[in-house]
Amino acid sequence: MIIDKNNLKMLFPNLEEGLYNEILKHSTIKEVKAGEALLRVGQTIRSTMLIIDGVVKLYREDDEGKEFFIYHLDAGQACSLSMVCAAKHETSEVLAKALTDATVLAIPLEFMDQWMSKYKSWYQFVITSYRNRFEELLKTIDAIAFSNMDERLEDYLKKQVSKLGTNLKMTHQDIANDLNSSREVISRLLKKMEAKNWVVIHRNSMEWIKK
Amino acid sequence: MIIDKNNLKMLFPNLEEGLYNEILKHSTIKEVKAGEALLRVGQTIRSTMLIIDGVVKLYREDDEGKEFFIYHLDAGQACSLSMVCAAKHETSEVLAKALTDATVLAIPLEFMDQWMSKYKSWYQFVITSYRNRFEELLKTIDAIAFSNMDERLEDYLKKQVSKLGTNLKMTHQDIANDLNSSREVISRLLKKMEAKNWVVIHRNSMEWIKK
DNA sequence: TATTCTATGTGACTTATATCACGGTAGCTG
DNA sequence: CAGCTACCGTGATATAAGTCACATAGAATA
Repeated sequence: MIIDKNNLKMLFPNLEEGLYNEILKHSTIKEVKAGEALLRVGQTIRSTMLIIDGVVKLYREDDEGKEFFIYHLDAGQACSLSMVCAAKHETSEVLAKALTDATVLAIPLEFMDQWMSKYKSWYQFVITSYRNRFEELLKTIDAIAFSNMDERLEDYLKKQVSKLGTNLKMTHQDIANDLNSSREVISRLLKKMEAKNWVVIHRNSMEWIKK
Repeated sequence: MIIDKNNLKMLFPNLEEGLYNEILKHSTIKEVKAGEALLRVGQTIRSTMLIIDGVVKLYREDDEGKEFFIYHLDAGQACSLSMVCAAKHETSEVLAKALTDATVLAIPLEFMDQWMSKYKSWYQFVITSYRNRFEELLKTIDAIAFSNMDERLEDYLKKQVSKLGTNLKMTHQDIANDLNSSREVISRLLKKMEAKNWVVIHRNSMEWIKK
């Protein structure tokens, strides 16, 4: 995939002219296949990542390696966690996996500092980015603190639909993993949703009907 | 409470000289009694808040007004959420309550922008602050996603102890509210902890013994 | 086509937590 | 000190979710 200034402007509007040039000049392009990891827990962060194309899923891991889904990142967004580590070269607290094939711009961390004082628009972008991720995290907390599994499943499916369309190619086990639940529970809840005509279940996939 | 440059330096080390002066010049001091709210959900944020003295608790609220504890803020920390709203005058997503009597510096939001480009140390402070709050949120998610109530209670009590000392003046109902559980559950779990000599239970208070 | 693998469906059971009901008691207030 | 209120303890029961066991059915492959 080739990225030019126009692409960038579409995806990240409102940045300064000079900044677009710098981004193009100093970043490298990374292509990731669906399902591959972009960033693992414990990995040292060396660059800030901007999503150019595709959808990325962020996960939190427990001691035994169970993966708990926290939120999606779309094209035009940044991995906030990769932004704070400037100068410190800290390690990742989360796992990022490509949901679809994805293209990512990697910007070496040293530019974070520079640009932050040089380009007001960059500072705005970073701060806004943070704010949005923070809100996502709060919503995630709401879901697990205040909602039952049926509501969480509905939310989850709606989010997936908004990223991938109404035809969801995933198994019940996949869903159970993301929600830190078990296959049987998800199967049963899906059956109930099917009875209410929210969804049609196939093998390895399902279609979301409810609007 | 009177705040001078030395206080500030102790609490917020590594800022530039000029910045301490500006903070003193432009901020106003707010004193809050234990239990009072500093910031409510939906309230418009007009200033960034730095905690000078005391401990503040942050909560997330659900539709029915149930309050779910997310993390503590100590002296020397900032309310990150109040930092991102520069220019936008957005509203609060959380409830902040004083746990102890507390003193807070309120800095009008317009300085956020200015200082960010003018003082590198301010930018560092804000970003670090964000990073830390982000991590706290992730830990909160871990707790509710991966732990049972007994572990969560233990964590919670340990945190309270680290803020207030081993003599905890709170009722079982208070704890249940913070953890979005119920009094009976907390009472029973505390009994078990008492049997293990982790804690001594009194009326309206308890002492944490386990180190 | 026969075989194997993986995904799904479902009943039975277990476990953690919440809720209900009630009784006891400490500490305050008149 | 009498009485009240808020706090605490505890059994019984309800509910949501997780686990186990096993059946069945597409899909994939030999």
